[in-house]
Amino acid sequence: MSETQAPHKPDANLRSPFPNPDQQTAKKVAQTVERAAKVFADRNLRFTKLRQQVFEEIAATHASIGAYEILARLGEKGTRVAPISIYRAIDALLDAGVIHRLESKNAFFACRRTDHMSKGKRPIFLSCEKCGAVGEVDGQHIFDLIGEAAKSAKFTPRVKFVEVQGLCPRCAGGDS
Amino acid sequence: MSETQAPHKPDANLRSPFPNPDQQTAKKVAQTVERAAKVFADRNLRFTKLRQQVFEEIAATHASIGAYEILARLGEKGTRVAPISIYRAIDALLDAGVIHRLESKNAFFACRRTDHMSKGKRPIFLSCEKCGAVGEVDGQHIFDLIGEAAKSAKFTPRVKFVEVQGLCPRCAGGDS
DNA sequence: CGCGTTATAGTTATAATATAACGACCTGGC
DNA sequence: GCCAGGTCGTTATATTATAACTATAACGCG
Ligand SMILES: [Zn+2]
Ligand SMILES: [Zn+2]
Ligand SMILES: [Zn+2]
Ligand SMILES: [Zn+2]
Repeated sequence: MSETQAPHKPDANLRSPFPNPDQQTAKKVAQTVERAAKVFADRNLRFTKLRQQVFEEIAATHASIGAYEILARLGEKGTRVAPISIYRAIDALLDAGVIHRLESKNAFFACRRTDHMSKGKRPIFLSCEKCGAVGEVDGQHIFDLIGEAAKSAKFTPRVKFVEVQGLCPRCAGGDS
Repeated sequence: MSETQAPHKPDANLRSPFPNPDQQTAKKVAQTVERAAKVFADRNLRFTKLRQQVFEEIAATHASIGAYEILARLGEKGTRVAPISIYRAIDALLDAGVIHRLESKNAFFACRRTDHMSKGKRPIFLSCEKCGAVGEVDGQHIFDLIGEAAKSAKFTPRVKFVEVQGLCPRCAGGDS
């Protein structure tokens, strides 16, 4: 199933939005954390210990994760914080663009793309109903169309959501 | 059918998705309730008293409304029910397609179109951040595009959400 | 009609998600 | 030092949603 991959290090944005979870090693998470830290640094924001811990929990899975699930996992590791602290960290991570919120599930997931944090390539979210994995694919043309539809209704759009629930390639493949 | 009526009564689907609230009279609500009752009858479902009461509260505003707000308004009118009863009624109304759920606000609003309850003209939702009004405009081509984008990611879509937050014509126009 | 079956609703309790309010602390600049 | 702004702790509460069980209403059928 793999697209013809470059021999060494393919652009993260060109890889499948639903990579094999085997690739989800601790090393991968550490790399993702480093990218997030750089985003915070570039924007003169503080990537505090709590924010990093919360981000690590979110980035440790390809599935979306709820605030209280993050709370529980941090608790198991000895970091006991109040819900409000989790939400404050989540807000900072959302503002920085390193995580996204899945409105239809009240849950969060780590952004694994680099092409829509600065440029204008807005992604749509694909959420698997079976394994919870969330993928992002470019949807700029879709958002453009939505903007036109809104305009035709004399509506001034500010925030647009496109979320799809269904089955990811592995879960749809029958080989579970 | 029966669209061949008085020349001063345009098809509901052709009117603006954001009508003037002056039009939102009790009579209008009653008409909407009758349409909903017909949908239930046509599908051999029961439009029970509770479901009708809940629907009336939802239909009484062009804004989206939360389950507990419905609960409170019914309570003021002497109908005291438990939250679960509201949610059960909402589920039935959603299944029948006479209301929609706004995922990004955890709220509900009455469907005022007739062209996507039976046919394949799926709407996108436009939610005003100032007055709460929600409008629907056809977005079939948008959903088609979303389907293609999902397919290109080898994702099997089942449910698609498209929601836009912004300003409705009246709130954006400054003339309130 | 009486009966079984199913859908609906009542009742109680609780789960899950999210925010308000206030004070402590830390950090950088003056 | 002292202020200003941002972060976090602490406590309490608001908001949204469902579980589990009981009771009743509706309907088809013999
Ligand atoms: Zn992203
Ligand atoms: Zn899956
Ligand atoms: Zn509708
Ligand atoms: Zn408005």
